[in-house]
Amino acid sequence: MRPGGGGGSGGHGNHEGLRARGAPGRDRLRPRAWAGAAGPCCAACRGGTPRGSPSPPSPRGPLVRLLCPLEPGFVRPVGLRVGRGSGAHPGALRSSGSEQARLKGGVVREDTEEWQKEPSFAGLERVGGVDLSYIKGDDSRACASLVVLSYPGLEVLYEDCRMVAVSAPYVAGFLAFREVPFLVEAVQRLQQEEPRLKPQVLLVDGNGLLHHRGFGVACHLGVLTDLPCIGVAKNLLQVDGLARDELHREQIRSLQREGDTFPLTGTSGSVLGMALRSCNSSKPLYISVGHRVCLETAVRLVQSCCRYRIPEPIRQADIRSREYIRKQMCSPVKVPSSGPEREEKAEVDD
DNA sequence: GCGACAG
DNA sequence: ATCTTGTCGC
Ligand SMILES: [Mg+2]
Repeated sequence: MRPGGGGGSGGHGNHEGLRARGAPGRDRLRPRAWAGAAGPCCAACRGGTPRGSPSPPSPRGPLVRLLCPLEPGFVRPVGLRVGRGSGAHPGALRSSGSEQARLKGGVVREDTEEWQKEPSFAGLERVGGVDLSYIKGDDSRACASLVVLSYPGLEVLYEDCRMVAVSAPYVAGFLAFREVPFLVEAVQRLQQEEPRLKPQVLLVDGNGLLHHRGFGVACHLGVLTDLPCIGVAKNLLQVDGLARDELHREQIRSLQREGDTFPLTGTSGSVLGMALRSCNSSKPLYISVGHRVCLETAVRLVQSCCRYRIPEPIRQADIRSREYIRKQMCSPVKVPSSGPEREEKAEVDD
């Protein structure tokens, strides 16, 4: 049992209501579950107090650690389901948002590589793609995948699929806290095992600057690895006035030919990303800067990586991670045996 | 009750 | 993200 509602559609509602805004009439969007609670529920909810700090010990210390899915080391209690719009605490999200704001300073929005200036990307030989696939009834396990494709041939040169223990729930605006740790690990493994195959740019399944705080998973991964990164989203994240409204649908209809684009301009007037008609799909991609690639280069590169709607590096990472899970579920359960076996069951009877 | 909902 | 077969269309 969890404070703030029994899972499902209750929970904390729209977590992006946490953003600091003075707009009148927005206050009712603020999550209420903990707003009037007697006190903070955990370190994160105290506003990011470092763990182990000499703050007065909470009588609920050990327990509340279990209740903060965005806390490092969080382990979801068995059977606790986290669905849309639930699963994280305002305080945990607040500190995660602070971390995004802090790391955002490291983002480079311009081209930094020579090949990026070339008309046909001469000098570009390897493009990476990353993705995670999940198991339906399992909130803790996922398969993280990193692939590297040749360019311009788009043949798979490298594949790394690995089962991982997911610890953070999915909350829109905080995707990186769920996925990025495993993507960084995959990049580090590649660096270690096959340094020659390290990609010159990484296509990331999700947004970059097109984000509530201008720091989506593509920026996050880019800053943590210092690899050039591009955000590629399949759906529009409605931020800064952008909406999936009739105007937007009309703009989509205006994309007549493959390669056509229109800018995604926020209320501030800045271009946060670009909608791109890839191949012959009527459903566009949403491209944004991750790190060390300008938006124009990002769009051009994604377009040149598309055999189908989804650019091939991401598509291969997606296909292969899902296939990895499928195969694993069909294969017999293996338990690494170590030393003499002991009774595992019926211990409670002793 | 309504809005938002990257993956 | 995932649950899911066939079906209609190019
Ligand atoms: Mg994905």
